[in-house]
Amino acid sequence: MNPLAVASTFQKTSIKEFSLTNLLSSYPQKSFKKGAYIFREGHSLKYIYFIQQGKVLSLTNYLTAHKELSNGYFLPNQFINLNSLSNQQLKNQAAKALSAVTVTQIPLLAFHTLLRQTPCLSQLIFNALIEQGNSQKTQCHQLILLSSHQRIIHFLLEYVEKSGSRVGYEWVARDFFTQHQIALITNTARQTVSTLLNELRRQRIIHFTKKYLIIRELEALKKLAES
DNA sequence: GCATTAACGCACG
DNA sequence: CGTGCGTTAATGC
Repeated sequence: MNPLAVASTFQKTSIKEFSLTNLLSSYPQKSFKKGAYIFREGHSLKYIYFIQQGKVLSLTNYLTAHKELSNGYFLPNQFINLNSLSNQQLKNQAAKALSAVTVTQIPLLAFHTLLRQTPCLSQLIFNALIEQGNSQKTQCHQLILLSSHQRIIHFLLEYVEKSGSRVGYEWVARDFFTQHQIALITNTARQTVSTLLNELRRQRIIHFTKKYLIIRELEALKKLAES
């Protein structure tokens, strides 16, 4: 990670810590079981959802095609549906719990007043919105341009960059996804994930158990992602 | 060929 | 037991 990126994340976390937990503490929390929809297509969204615990899959529903396309995923301390702040509601939007999930539910109206009253919050939201917009755009491009193997490898690299830590020459990410979840996120089949991960393990580029993922040869993996 | 689906057996908590 | 994982054969484009 370059110094600039580090600086910006420090800035963000310091903003976050200033108020976000306190600010949202008065709003109710709601829990969802694995596989449940936090919201789905058709519902006009009346709340902003903020993840306390668990992983959430962002989806676009195409009922005619009988197909759900993943837009990516959200981790704790992220807002799920910031685009609901706009007047122009997105259709076919859905969010599904990948694990047991706890969210804080803030009514839209209350959130708008909070935004007006708290410049730091609006700055935080502004950053988050841009970040989410960008990542959805790249997700979309990857879906068009990359093979399923490449998409899975990109996912691995992205996840390690996001929540991995360096141990010696290797990278370790704890609290990893199941292969089924990886398949949902990358829009691939579960078996494809399984065979690819095992192939990469055979090549000693990665290692994994149910609990964690280790990337042994980051550079080799990056090369595979481009080829 | 590349990827998905179906199917089965196995491991682990 | 259920859930997740690894593999293979069949199918579609």
